Amino acid sequence: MLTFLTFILFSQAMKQQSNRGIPLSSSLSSELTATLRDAIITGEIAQGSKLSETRLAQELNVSRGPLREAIRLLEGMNLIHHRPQQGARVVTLSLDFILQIYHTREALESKAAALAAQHMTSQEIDELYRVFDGQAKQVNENSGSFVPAESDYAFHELVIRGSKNRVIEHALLHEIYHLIKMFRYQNTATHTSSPNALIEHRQIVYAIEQRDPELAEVSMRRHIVHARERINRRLQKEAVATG
Amino acid sequence: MLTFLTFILFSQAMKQQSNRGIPLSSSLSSELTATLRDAIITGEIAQGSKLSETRLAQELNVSRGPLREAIRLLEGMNLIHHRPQQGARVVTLSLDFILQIYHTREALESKAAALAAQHMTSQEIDELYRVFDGQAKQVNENSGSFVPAESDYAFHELVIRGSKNRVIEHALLHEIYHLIKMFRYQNTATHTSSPNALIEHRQIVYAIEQRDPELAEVSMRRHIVHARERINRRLQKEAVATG
DNA sequence: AATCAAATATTTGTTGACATTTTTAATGTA
DNA sequence: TACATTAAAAATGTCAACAAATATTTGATT
Repeated sequence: MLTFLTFILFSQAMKQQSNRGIPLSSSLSSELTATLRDAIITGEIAQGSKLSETRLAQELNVSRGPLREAIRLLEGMNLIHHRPQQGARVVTLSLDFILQIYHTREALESKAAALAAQHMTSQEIDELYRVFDGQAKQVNENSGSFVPAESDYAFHELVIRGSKNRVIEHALLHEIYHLIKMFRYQNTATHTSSPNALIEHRQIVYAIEQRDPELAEVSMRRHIVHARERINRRLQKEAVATG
Repeated sequence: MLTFLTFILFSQAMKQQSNRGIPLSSSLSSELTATLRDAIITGEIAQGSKLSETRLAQELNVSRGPLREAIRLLEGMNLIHHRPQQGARVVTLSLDFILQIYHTREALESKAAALAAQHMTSQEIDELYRVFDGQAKQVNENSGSFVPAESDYAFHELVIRGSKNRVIEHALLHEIYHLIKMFRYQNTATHTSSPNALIEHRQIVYAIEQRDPELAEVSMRRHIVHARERINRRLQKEAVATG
């Protein structure tokens, strides 16, 4: 609850700022959406817990109108489920659900990589190289050889945006990645990347740089399939250890 | 505007019914979502037009609260775009956008077919066969050899649901297919299916029945790629004829 | 003590009013 | 006539109160 307060305070600070004459860049409901989204991703609002409108509105110092709109938007992001007359609940990330998410990601992002190989500008490819080089450097410095989460997201986001397909972009960044971040954030077992991630990233960059859609597609597919298999192994082991 | 009234009246009728003691199966905002969704798909609310909250609320005899919630939900369905302080507009289906939609569909639905080959029950496969047989019969009776739109959607929906992957299901049925229906409904050039659609459907059914994920995937991919190429040809021809 | 019914409390759904911003119209000037 | 400024109108954003449904508690009865 302590950390949740930081979100509240942050949200309030934003509100203050926008009231001080600076033009309102986003509405209250989109601020609420971002606040709740992050609170859900970090687990401050627990999986499966109910989002009480009255309580939340009180805690966040807003009326229920914008809050309800934010809940509808979060519904579209797959972060919450909502049933008429029964309220909204945060989704529960079962192993089965996570595997479904990774299957979807595999389909969409391998296609995104193929399109990126066709449509990325050379400047964008340079940028992708920079991010990759940063990852290589970080891996060499730390003996751990893990790609940091933030840098990993930046890499994948560049490829996704490089597809220049805003439908795929929307589906991945707006509906899949929030769930993936939520999962990785809340599961210590998946905090770090696979040791092979760097090599796989190199293959993806290479394929895109070569303007080879087929190679980019299979490289990305393999990368995501490996991630899925790794999660499956880890969580089944975890389930055995726990149960 | 006349047909739009039918939607309004229908919506009102539903409201009446739910007020007469029968338990409310869905909230007003979800009714509004369905009403507006259909009005957008049929083009009664034109592409690119603005959804004025005050005007719509008046016409539909509801307050703006639920209407705004419906708009947020439609936003998640890719049917409208919304900008703070500027209101909501219906999306515009440019050729480029349609091609992006079909690329996304290709990625998702080919994967769905692969999963369907693994996860559909034999009862569900029987059902798929029945729908396919119906299509074959209709094609034989009419010399036109076109698969009717409704039957076509039923076929694809069975495969999608057969994947048992609710993330893919949600992405396709909740965000892609509304746009495809909207496009096909509003473009006379794409009202009818390809003459090859029946043969391609047969290959898909066969692959699923054989429990062959790879074959199901490539069959579905080819089916959708053909559809995309056909649209591209037709609309580019149309653009030349119009311009 | 357990179970059912009724009453209470809480929660979600909906509405209408108010505040602020954007758009439109009008007016005046170059 | 064209353009800029300003005033009016309309639209979006937000809030607080009301209505209806769900959940909870209380109390009576077996």
